[in-house]
Amino acid sequence: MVASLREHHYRITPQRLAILKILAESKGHPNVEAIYAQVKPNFPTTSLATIYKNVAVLKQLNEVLELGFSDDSNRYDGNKPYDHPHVVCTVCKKIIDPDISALKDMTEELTRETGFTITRHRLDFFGICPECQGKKR
Amino acid sequence: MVASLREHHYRITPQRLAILKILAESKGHPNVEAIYAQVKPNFPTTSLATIYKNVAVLKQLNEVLELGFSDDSNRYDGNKPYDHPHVVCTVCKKIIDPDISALKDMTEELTRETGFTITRHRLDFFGICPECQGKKR
DNA sequence: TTAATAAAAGAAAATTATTATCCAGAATGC
DNA sequence: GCATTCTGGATAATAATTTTCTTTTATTAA
Repeated sequence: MVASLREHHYRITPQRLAILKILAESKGHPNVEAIYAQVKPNFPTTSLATIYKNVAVLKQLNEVLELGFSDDSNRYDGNKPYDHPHVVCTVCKKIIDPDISALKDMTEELTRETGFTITRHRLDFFGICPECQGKKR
Repeated sequence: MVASLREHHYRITPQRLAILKILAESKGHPNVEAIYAQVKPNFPTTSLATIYKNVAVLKQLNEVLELGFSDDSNRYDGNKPYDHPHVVCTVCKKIIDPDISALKDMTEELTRETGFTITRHRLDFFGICPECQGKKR
């Protein structure tokens, strides 16, 4: 990520480094608030706008994947910054990355059928994770 | 839709009927603004809030499918009010319904692998439709 | 090492889709 | 037809995100 930033003449600021590190290391698909909460202890003057702006930069460089949800805040993935399926727990909001193939085949089939030039996709499954199933009953 | 409304003791008002009709007949996945624009000529005093409230009712009764986009307004489908894939043109915002199977298999596989109880899914492909490809070049 | 400059941080205001509030008017059941 | 309760309509509120503007700071060249 640092290399990509340098290459595109973005400055390496301490705040930027901190945000980048959180995104690169976290497995939990954090949202902006969660990143903010982790940056705050080390950089108390940081504002939410800074997080938003930096996440936007990384997204534009294809270093993070943005998962937008219309009824909730966006989540970010710095580990696999490319389109891939997700499984979302509607109770605890946990998001995991399942293994699924067969997606490439679908895209090719679609191109043939619809004439669209397909550039991206989004596949989310929603349900209740094992932990939350246990709590309820 | 009318039957479902009656059954759940919702009143059949003229505005509700108009909204319902637009949703049932349209193939274009309209958003609230588009529905509003179509209702307005017949009911000039209608407010956007009315559209929102009625669409929410129909959604809750599973009579329309809501397609939320984090960077745009929600779109609604009254023809196939159940989860199914979509292909979205990122230029003209057109949305079409492609034929895809293999989704059921995926869900079953996921349940086995992750322990999640999968209740819903969302599969969107993004790209450029044939018409918009033509215009650009 | 320092000076110049261009970008980033930070604070606050703005934006936008959607939801909530509140009251007047209308649909339904008796 | 009448009372009750729901709905429509106008407006205010909400919340995530973006924008604006000023100050601070990272970078580059001398």
